[in-house]
Amino acid sequence: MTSAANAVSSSANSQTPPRERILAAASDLFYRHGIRAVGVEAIAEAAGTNKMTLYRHFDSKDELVAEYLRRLAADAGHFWDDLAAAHPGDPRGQLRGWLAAMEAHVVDADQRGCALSNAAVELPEKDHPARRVIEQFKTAQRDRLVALCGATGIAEPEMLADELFLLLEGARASVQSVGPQGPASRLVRMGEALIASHLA
Amino acid sequence: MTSAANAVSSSANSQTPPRERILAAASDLFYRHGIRAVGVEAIAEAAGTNKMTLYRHFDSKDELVAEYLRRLAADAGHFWDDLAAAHPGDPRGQLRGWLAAMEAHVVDADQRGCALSNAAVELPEKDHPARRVIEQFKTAQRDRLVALCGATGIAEPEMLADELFLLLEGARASVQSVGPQGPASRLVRMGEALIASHLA
DNA sequence: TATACTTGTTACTGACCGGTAACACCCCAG
DNA sequence: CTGGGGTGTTACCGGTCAGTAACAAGTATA
Repeated sequence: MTSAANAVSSSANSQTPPRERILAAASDLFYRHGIRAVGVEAIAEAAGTNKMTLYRHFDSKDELVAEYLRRLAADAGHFWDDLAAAHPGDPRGQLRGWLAAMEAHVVDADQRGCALSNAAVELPEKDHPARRVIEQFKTAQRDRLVALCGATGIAEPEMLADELFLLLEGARASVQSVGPQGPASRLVRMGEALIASHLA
Repeated sequence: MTSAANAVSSSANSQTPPRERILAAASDLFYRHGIRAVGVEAIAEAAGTNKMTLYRHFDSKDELVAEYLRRLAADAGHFWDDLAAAHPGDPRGQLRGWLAAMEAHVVDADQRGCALSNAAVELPEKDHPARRVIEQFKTAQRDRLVALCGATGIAEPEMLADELFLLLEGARASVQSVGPQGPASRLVRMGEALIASHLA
């Protein structure tokens, strides 16, 4: 079995349009190996297509990277919607649900931290199209946390939100050096303690 | 003025032995632009020497990267020594001094997070010589924090240490996306609140 | 002065990178 | 049947990458 055939069978050459297959392949490869470590040729092959088709759908590799991150940001947005729907009118329930979901996600075996944060490390150039996406995403995440903490009625919502924000950012970073059994696995306990101390 | 001449004047072609100049140039370039974004030729030029001399001192680029990180780890070790010397027999003073120093360092304008963590993002290959350095360093940092928290006599030293550890990791990561004015700038306040809640 | 070690210089290898040109093909709409 | 849009294929471009060979030149020690 050739590697191309392997890619086709695993990554679906089915009825999915090429653009989606390319984005799916890029997401997987970028996240696992890093953005700079993955060439467009490898992405096209994993998507069961070729470089020409890739460049018919994306102006450049940098634009493909930006779109890859935009999709992840959109997914995160949907997660917040689901969270609100799961705990309607219950901000504390939403906050605790968020914490639990974050710990479960971060500790997952094949997680390598936050793709957006990792991209920020790999792409320090100020004018890279990915940077806007990263900065807007992280700012939006913090804003949502602030709003949620505010809705719980505690005294210093921004303080708690920033503590939780940094805790999560740290957990995601730390799994790449001390592993998922480290401090990241205590995210819920830490967050609950933090919330409790702000309620008191 | 050629770029080589510029490199010589800025990065010192003086009496410093080539190996040290290469490491200094590599540290600067790796940190600012990322490891994969910097070629050995550029490092040699910035060090005021050439590729051959670089390869006479380092077996490969990967080994140069590992040594770059080893130096930073050693620097951090010295910082802990200095901290103990500045607050002899005063673990709480050491802890608060550590916090203040970390915030000042993280918020610095030309900081781009922790070089070791960034390297972990850029080099996910399990057998890369840098990975051992990264994992040992981060584990050692956490151990030191646990020991320090333990010396303060609080009830749950590991819990506090892990909270502070994640807070710092998060602060370092966050400056690359939301900037140094973001949550990272409240590191001391957050840490002090955390310590206070553990003392109570 | 002779020897040994370190450094500089130039040129090179083979591989890979992002990106493009040209052309054949297929399939669906008219 | 015809035409056009999306796709596949191959080959190519210029550039950069990590790493090496061969040789000249410097410097310190004996």
